[in-house]
Amino acid sequence: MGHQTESHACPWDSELVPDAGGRTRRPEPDCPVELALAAVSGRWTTLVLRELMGGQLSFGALSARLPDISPKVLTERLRTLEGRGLVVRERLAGFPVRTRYGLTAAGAALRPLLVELYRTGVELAQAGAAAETEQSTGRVRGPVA
Amino acid sequence: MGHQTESHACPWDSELVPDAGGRTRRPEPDCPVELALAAVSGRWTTLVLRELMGGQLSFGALSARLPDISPKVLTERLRTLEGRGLVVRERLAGFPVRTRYGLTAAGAALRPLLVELYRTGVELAQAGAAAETEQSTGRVRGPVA
DNA sequence: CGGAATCCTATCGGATACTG
DNA sequence: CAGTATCCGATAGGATTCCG
Repeated sequence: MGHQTESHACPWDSELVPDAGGRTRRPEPDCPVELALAAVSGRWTTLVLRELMGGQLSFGALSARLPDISPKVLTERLRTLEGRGLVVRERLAGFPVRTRYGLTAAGAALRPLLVELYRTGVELAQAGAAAETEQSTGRVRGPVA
Repeated sequence: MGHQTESHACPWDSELVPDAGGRTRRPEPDCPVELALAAVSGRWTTLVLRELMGGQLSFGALSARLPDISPKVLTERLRTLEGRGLVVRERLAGFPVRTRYGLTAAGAALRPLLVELYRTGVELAQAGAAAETEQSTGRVRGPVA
């Protein structure tokens, strides 16, 4: 295990809170963590992002890949992502109407976060399984820090 | 810029979706991404985790560091985190009652995710600022993928 | 000190049906 | 095809008050 700052004498952890933007005592919308979290939060959001990571898709193609999302919610997600500058909508003239959704540079920048989310999730699942084993073995779980 | 898989011919991106756990068409609670997201989502959650990253804290100490969180919500967050095996509560006998909250190994494992969230947030803010500049310059924003 | 209990509102997300 | 419109139940989260 790595070292750990035991006392709270030094006010901030420079890795966890690199600059003033993270030294907030409340959930400020412009705090970087909140900003990134807002980008990926909401039901279906990460799945929509995952699909778009592979390239542009039409509304129908997205519906087909995520069959259980209702058109209303899909539209909602896409509009939100568009509003945050993560997705662009391109309307192609003609009939029937064609639309293509794609990631902006900012949207594509979410990829490492999605990868890290996945990695962390796997780690949590392993930790959870390990904790259950400990419990059945009679061992005690204590705090780490 | 790095390379990008242009066509959707190959079904899954092996970096984004390393194994079967990520090949879900719906928001499954046991998908790694959902698991990690659930751990840090919810208002105040990341702030509580940040505070606990420095070491154990009492209920009152947490309240003092996050003055605008109501006792109800703080309790709620701590109970949820405890239920997920990320936080442990230690009750110390005596009067008045003392309690100490600390991270479990699983809870401490969230640190890289928080760092990545921060990093991504900064990147998004920069991208957003850049996009506004482009717009005022008259340039067009197009999809990247 | 460390919460629990209650109340209240806003928003979210699902179902369904309809339209240009 | 690509959405919009409406309705609705379930939480989330804040304020306030009280308890052991």
